Amino acid sequence: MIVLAQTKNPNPEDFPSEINGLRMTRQRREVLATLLAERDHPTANDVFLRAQKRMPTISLATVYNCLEALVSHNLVKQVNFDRDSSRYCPNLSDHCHFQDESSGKIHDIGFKDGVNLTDLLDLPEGTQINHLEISLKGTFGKS
Amino acid sequence: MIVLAQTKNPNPEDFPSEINGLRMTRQRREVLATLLAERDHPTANDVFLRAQKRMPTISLATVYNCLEALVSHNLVKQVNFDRDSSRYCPNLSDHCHFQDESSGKIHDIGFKDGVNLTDLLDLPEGTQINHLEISLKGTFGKS
DNA sequence: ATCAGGAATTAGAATAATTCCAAATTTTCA
DNA sequence: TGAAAATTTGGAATTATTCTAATTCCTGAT
Ligand SMILES: [Mn+2]
Ligand SMILES: [Mn+2]
Ligand SMILES: [Zn+2]
Ligand SMILES: [Zn+2]
Repeated sequence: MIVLAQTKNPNPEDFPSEINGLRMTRQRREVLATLLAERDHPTANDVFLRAQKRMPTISLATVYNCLEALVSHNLVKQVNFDRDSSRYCPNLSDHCHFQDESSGKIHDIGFKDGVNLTDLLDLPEGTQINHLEISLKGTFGKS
Repeated sequence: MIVLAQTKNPNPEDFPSEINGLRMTRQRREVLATLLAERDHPTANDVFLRAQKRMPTISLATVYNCLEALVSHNLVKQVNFDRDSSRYCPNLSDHCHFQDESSGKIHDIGFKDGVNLTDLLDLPEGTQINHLEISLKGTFGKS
């Protein structure tokens, strides 16, 4: 998990054989490497097309299987905007997503430090948050 | 818009003939009244089944059309949790959604006063937010 | 009231992302 | 080395939503 986010274009073969309790098969490595290589929040089909270049025999069903395995073992985040196809993000730091409506591009947005969301929400005592997703759309500033 | 959120079970016929620039047809009134009557964030199909009781000829396509019209004229909010079917919410105040994983119920969550989300996010200068959705899942506290 | 044009509704077909299935392949490890 | 388990695969199935084209309804002149 640490080793992964480190380098920009990691070689799939360099991944350990198990991460977060998930056996890293050849296909799972390839899918993960694809996500780490270009962090533009691709859809499952985008991942399939990219992974196919290095592994021509991989199937779309397998890409879906791998993504689901990676997400459920917290190696990748699933990103949703309304009812569009899910997108996938290997950035494991706490962040949310902003889609620029003119370019369509999705940006990772971090939180200003010192604040945590639950301070803002009017949640009853004893509420436990297991999952949280914040999606924004609009016009992205410079940078 | 003001008149709507007021009463709990408004009579569809009492809605003005146009709200927020949207002509209120018989079906649109019925769909809106259905949402106002039971604020449990029903799916389009739920709305269809409920509306059918008072208007047996309404079609599912029309329910989808009406919901889309109401949402785009800001009379109703569309609520998404991951890839589940969209749900619909007539609460126009600023809030987000929490799904209790044991009951499946969705709760409206307001913000503590004095805070606005954009203070927390690391957004570049000049960013304009047009749409924002916050969805949480977990175990809801008492009440 | 009548009529024409536009808007909305409707039933059913089409779409498309995702999931399911059952067979083939690969991996594990006793 | 040889099951048994896990994974991959291609194709079929699912299903929420959108599309289409025909019908019905409204509206606002005349
Ligand atoms: Mn939304
Ligand atoms: Mn999510
Ligand atoms: Zn991200
Ligand atoms: Zn709500």
